[in-house]
Amino acid sequence: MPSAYDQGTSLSRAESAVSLSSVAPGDDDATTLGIEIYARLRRDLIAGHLKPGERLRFRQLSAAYGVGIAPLREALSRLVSDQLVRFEGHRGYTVAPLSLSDLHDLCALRTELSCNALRRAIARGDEDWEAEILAALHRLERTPLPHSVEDRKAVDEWEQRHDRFHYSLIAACDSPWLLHFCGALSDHFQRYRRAVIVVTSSSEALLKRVREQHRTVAEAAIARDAERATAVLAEHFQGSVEVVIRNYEEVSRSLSAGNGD
Amino acid sequence: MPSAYDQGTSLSRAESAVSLSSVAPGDDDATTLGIEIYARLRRDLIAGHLKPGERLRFRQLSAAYGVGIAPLREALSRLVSDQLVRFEGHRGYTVAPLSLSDLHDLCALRTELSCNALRRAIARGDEDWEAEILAALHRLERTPLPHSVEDRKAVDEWEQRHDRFHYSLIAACDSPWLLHFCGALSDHFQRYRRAVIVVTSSSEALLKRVREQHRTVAEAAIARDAERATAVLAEHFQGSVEVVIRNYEEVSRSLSAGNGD
DNA sequence: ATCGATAATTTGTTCGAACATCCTTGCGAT
DNA sequence: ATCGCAAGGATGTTCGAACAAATTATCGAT
Repeated sequence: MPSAYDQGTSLSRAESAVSLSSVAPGDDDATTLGIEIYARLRRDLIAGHLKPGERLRFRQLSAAYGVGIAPLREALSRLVSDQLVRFEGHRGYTVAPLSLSDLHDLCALRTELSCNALRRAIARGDEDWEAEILAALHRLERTPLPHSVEDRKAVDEWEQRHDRFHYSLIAACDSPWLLHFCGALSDHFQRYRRAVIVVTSSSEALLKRVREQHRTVAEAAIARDAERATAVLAEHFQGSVEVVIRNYEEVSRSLSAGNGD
Repeated sequence: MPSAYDQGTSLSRAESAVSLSSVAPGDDDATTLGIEIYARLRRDLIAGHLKPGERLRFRQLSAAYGVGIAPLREALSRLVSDQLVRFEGHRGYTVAPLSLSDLHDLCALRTELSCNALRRAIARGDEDWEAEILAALHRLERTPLPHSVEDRKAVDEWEQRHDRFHYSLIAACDSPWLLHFCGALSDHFQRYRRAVIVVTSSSEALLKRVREQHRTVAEAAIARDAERATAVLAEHFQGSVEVVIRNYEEVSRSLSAGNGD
């Protein structure tokens, strides 16, 4: 059985900055098993350690994560509303599937909403916003893109910093709802990105271009050039989407042909 | 076998549509207590029968709804992700509060997203879409606006038809994600609307104007006049928001039940 | 051998009780 | 009287077992 379950079990407080959608602002020790397992499942879902379509059996999860089924039900219920898992009465939970149409929908809306949020952030952002962008960009650029996909920790680290950078761009947007939606879309897109990263031929040119785009967006945002910033951001998203879609079709084909797991 | 990558993702809005999947006796057995209580709580949350800020104690809910705490936890967990309920570890669940800033945010984004969705629907809608709009409009116009707020059933009926009409306008939009977000915002706005409806001086002129707007939007949409349709829809939303805000301040003042604004 | 029905097993659902934490109350000291 | 602290009650959390539905396996008939 592929070790999709034995992911880092450190009881370290869930640094929920890994996800754009902030989970719990107030950080007390008010943590419960249900909250914890929710964060862990969420991470594993987005990272793709739990495969799309896979059944999430209670006994299995209980053994893998070392928690009872009561906290599990709680966590899975929330993940249903997060659209990360599906539920059918008396038939249990499954990992939400991926689909090309969903990917298209997701990306189109993400581009639109993120650019919208970026515009608002540029209009209202203060010095702290600018500083945070530069800090996040610096941290991102300092993180080498892991050449081995097997290196989960490195991938997680890069994804987290990438997420954080994109979040910093729009953080000054004055609409919590818009931020929430952008976060949800970002999380879901990450699922696709990480599902296909296995075959991502890390073309030097592509990486170079992506880095360039990050820097350009940051600079344009801080220079309050909304037109340029949103244009580059949209271009950046479009580029990512195209790469993901290209690889997605490849992965999808190879999965359909190969043995089912 | 088709892989899990090719299955569609349906962002079903069935739960928030008040009527369709209610407790139908005997036919669909795929329902569980958790699902049922989720729908009921959701309805009561949106209808305002559960007051903003109110603590949701398990014993209390268990007695009131006649279910155990296991299904309750499941339902409440989902409602947390729906933003209708708040949760603090070891301190229980509370009804999500209302606030003026949230109301503003909500409405601004709803207008934007709904108009966006309406544009897409107008561009892609077919005859069935047109027919459904007319049907929903007819049913809405046939429903008298209840003069007594005490008449829950009548209010529910009107709200449901109103919801259905607005949904029918954008249903042909090809973006499940956008529809999902519009639905969430619509549900949350309904919470505000119904919270303040108690003092809504049902001005004849206002009602007349609202009806007019509904009809105009429907006609413009079917005539594929996107500019006019979105303009009227935005105006319609703006009008609702203003009424709600005016009454909200009144209610907020009279209650002065310390809610954070 | 295929089909259909039924038995056996697995899996999801719900409940009740044990446990931990939070909040209130009551007591005593300053 | 106020503050701090401890005891008690209320509430949230988690587990294990009983229950119900669904899936798989088994068997007999055509």
